[in-house]
Amino acid sequence: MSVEIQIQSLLKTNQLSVTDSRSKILELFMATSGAIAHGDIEKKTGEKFDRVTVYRTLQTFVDKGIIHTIPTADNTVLYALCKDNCTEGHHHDHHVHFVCELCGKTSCLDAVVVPEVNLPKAYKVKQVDVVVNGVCKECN
Amino acid sequence: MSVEIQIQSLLKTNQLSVTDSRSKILELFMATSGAIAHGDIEKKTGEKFDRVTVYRTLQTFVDKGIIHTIPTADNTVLYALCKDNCTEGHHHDHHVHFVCELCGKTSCLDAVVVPEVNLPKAYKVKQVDVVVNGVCKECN
DNA sequence: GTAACTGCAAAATATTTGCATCCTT
DNA sequence: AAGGATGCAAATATTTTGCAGTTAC
Repeated sequence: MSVEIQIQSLLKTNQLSVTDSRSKILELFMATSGAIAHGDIEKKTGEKFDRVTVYRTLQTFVDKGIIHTIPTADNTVLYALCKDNCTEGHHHDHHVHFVCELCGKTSCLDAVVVPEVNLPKAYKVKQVDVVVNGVCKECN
Repeated sequence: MSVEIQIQSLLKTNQLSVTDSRSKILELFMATSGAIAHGDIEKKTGEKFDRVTVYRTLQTFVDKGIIHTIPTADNTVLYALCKDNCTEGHHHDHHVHFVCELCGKTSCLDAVVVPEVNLPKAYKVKQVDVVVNGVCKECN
């Protein structure tokens, strides 16, 4: 299945019409291993989408559970594709994100198992994000 | 030791002059169990510090390792006191933060042990943040 | 054809910088 | 007294909102 078809069906599955900006932005996510900042999108797509369109597209994708935001220690806004199990309004990812303090890149470490967090029973856990800061394998 | 003296010595230890805004903001942190957003400071201190002063004070505290930022999924900026082991430029906290999706409060779960994250050896880990989303014990 | 999406303009919000004044040491 | 901290003004940057024109279905 070609990437274009993949993108189209992903959009249709989420009851979203297939538009140029959505397709291109989604394509960027699928071509990128790590996380994407809002600012990256205008640069890396080559396309010149309106800043507002980018904001709205990202918000739509988050709402639909296609992408999720990544909490970062330096409080920049990052987005990444959801792997699976995400439904509208509920993300069930248990992510490990690694932020390299040298190259600044954030990557999802899919191979790393997120350890169980043992909270008191009174808490209901919906999502666990683990953010690791340090030096990545490229910079080490 | 009174709180005032504690605050003063903490500031002096970090080579910071003891000023009204720093004392009051630090006092707020020490009186608050959870995390504090920038906006909370103008409200909760009762004092009216200039917004710029608050920005600069928070940044100074972060630089000195007195407080640290908390990554949040909704990309608001939160700050909390560092427990210990923080030195200038390097935070060694292994935090568990809990964000309640009902009341919106973020709290540090000091009692919860941060599990070990097993990364490939090529990575150097400096800090691990665990952010748990869900419903807290008060709202459950 | 209709509902939804986009782009532009502008408003609202958040953050940073320069500089004169005031406060801490 | 000297250096640093504050507050004000203003410059930037970021995000949101309204609306008219355009596009997907």
